[in-house]
Amino acid sequence: MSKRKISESTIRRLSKYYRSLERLIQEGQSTVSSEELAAMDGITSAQVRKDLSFFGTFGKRGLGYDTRALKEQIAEILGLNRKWNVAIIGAGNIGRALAKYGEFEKQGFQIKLILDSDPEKIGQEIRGIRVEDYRKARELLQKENIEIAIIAVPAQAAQSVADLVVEAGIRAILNFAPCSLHVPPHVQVRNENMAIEMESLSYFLTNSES
Amino acid sequence: MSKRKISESTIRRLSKYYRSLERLIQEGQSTVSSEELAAMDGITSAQVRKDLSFFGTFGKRGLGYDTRALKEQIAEILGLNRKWNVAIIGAGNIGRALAKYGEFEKQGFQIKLILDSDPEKIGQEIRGIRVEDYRKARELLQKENIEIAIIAVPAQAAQSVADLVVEAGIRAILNFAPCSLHVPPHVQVRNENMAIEMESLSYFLTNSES
DNA sequence: GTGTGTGAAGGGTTTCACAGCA
DNA sequence: TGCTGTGAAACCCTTCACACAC
Repeated sequence: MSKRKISESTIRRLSKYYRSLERLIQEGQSTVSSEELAAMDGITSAQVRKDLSFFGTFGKRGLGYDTRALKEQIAEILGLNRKWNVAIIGAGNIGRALAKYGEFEKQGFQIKLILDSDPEKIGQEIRGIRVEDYRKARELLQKENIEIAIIAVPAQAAQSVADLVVEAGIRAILNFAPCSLHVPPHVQVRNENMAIEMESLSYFLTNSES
Repeated sequence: MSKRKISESTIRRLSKYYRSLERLIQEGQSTVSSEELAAMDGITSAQVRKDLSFFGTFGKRGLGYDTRALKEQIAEILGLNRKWNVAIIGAGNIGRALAKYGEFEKQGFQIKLILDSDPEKIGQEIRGIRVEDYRKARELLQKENIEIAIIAVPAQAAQSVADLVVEAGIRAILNFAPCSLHVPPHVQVRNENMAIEMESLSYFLTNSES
C-alpha cells in the first residue's frame, strides 16, 4: 500500500464503489468491469481504474474485478472491517433521526452515546440508548471510548461542542450544524450542510435557461 | 454578470460566505476584509476575492466589503431572494426530521408537500403538513408547483422516486438515499450521503498515525 | 498605506490512449 | 481479443504577487 497522498475525492468514490459492489454481489454478479462500475456511479472507467490503482492491482486484465474480493479490499482500505464507537451530540430533530437511522449500525458505526443539555431530553430513551447530560460529556466520551462525534446542535453551539470533543481526544467529527468548525490539524471534520446543498440547487435553478 | 462557467466549489463557498456575513451583520460589523472572511471559513483570502470576482466587483480597495451589501449580492447570485417550493418524499426518520427542521424555511425553502407510501403514515401531520399518498405524487407535485424534491426513502426505492419526480418536471433533487441517482442532464442532483462522510472519517482514522 | 481585483504560475485531479497481460 | 494498469496530456482550481484604486 503506497504512502502517496490519496485525495479526498478518491476516498469518497471508494465508498460509492463499495456500495455498488454490495449491490452487485446481492444480485449474484461475481465479476465486474471498470466500465460497468463507472456507469453505476456516473463516472468514467479510467477514474475507477486510477482510484483503485493507488492501493494495489485488484483486477485481471481482460476479465475485470472479482466483486467479492474487491469489496473486501475496499473495506480493508476504508477501515470498515471493524466497529467504530460513535456519539451523537444534540438530541433534537436531526440527532434523534440519526440515532434511529439504521444505516450507520449496518456499516459498523455503533451509536454508543447520545448527549443533550436540555433537561427535558435527558433521560429519554432513543433506540434503547439513554440521552445523557451534556455536562458529563468529557467523562462519558472517554468512558465509552468514543472515536467519532456527530455534532447535531444549533450553529451557535457547534464550535464550543467541537472544542469540547477535541479536548476529550476525539479525532473525527461529522458536523450537521450549518457553520464551519475550527479544529486542530490532527482532527478530521466532515460537514453535512443541507443549507449549502439547497442553495447550490437554488443557484442552478436560478441560472439555468428554464 | 459573466457567462463563464462557475465551478460548484465556488458556489458552495458563496453559501458559506453568506452565512458568515449573516453572523457579522448580527454582531454589528459593517465592513469585512477578504482576509477576515477567509479566516472564518478556513480558506485563503485570494480564494474569497477570486470567487467574488466571477460575479462583479463588490469591494472597495483599501477598505474591504460592506457586509450588508455583500450579503445582498450573494443572495441575488444564489437566488435566495425568493421562495422555493419543496417536497419531501419519504416520511421516515430522516424525512420527518427535515420537515421539522427550521433552517430550510428560514432560507426561503418552503416545505409544501410530504409524500409517503406507507398507509400508517399517510394522514399524519408534521408541522401542520399532512403526509399525502405517494400514489398521488405526480398530481400533487404539479398542483403545489414543487421546484425542489428531497428524496428521503430507502436506497432501493430512490431511483424510481427520482424517475417519477423528473417525469413530473422537477429539475432539482436533494438525495438522502445512500446511492447514486441517474437523471437527465437538465436535472441537478445533490447528495447528502452520510455513509460516505462516515467512511471517509473511518479511512482517515485508520490511516493516520495514532 | 491598505486591501481589492486579476493575470500568471503552480498544483492537483481527471481523461486519454496505449502497452501489456489474461 | 478484452480489459486492466499507467505514464502523459489536458483540464480545472487554487495560490501567488502585484498593479491599482481608495
